[in-house]
Amino acid sequence: MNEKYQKLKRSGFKLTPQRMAVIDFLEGNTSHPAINDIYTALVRKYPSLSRATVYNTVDALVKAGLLSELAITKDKSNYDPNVNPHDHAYCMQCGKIYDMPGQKTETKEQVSVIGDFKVTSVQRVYYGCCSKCS
Amino acid sequence: MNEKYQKLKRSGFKLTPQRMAVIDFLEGNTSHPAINDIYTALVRKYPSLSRATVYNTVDALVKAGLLSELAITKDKSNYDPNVNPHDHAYCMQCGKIYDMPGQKTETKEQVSVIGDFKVTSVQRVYYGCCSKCS
DNA sequence: ATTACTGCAAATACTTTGCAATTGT
DNA sequence: ACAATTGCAAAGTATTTGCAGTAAT
Repeated sequence: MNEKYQKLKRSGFKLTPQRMAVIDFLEGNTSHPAINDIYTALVRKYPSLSRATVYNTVDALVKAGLLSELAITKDKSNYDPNVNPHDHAYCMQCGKIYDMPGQKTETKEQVSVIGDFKVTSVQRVYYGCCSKCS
Repeated sequence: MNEKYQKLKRSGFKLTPQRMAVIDFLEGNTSHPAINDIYTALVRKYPSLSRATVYNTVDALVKAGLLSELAITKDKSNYDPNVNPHDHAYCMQCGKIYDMPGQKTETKEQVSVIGDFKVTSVQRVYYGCCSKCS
């Protein structure tokens, strides 16, 4: 069985068809979809799917460490199934979010404590304009 | 006259009492207020102030380079009158946003182009728990 | 059998918009 | 005088919540 399914179960969540569908949709997906993107992509195949379930599922996946939540724009959250530390670039023209190689000095372990602040994750975003839009 | 007032005018915006009040409120403010924080702080003194005006003003200040917008949480934007490059730490317990000294290697100029992406600003956020909450 | 999850609808929160009256230049 | 801004109310969008029915363990 899919190892991500397993991990979700091991984290204490039930494995439902909706959750499997979301996991499958996100697998290898580098488009950094928002809730609505996930919903519209899956509702054709699962017509009864509701947005609330997508919110619930995404929440579970984040808690299980299978997904990271990105706060990049003011209007909505985006999600990244690649939970390895890396940076993002946001094109203010077209709205696309690109993956960027993180700097070697930026691994979680190395910044786990700054002063008296305990760091659990780091997010770096470059705001600007991508090559297609320049 | 206040140099920030001047800069706002030079950027082509009109100098209204509401805008001056917002500029004054933000001066030296390190609490990273959201729109509603600004609104509730000023509406006592200016009872006719509306939230739409605060949105409008904040927009003008960002465009004039007097304020930077922070996308840190999913629910709202926060604003920082310190436009010099620096990082932020967000306490997931109490919700406070702390200023962190930026790394020397992170100035705008040095990252102005990455690959074929033209960078106009960078934002780095540490998510975790502050000392008061630990 | 128990407990968590789904889907729906309503509610909440943030932000944007349209417009008439007002104000800065 | 002109053009931008204000304040209000309504609309738009993202997200959360309550709950009855359903499904996973």
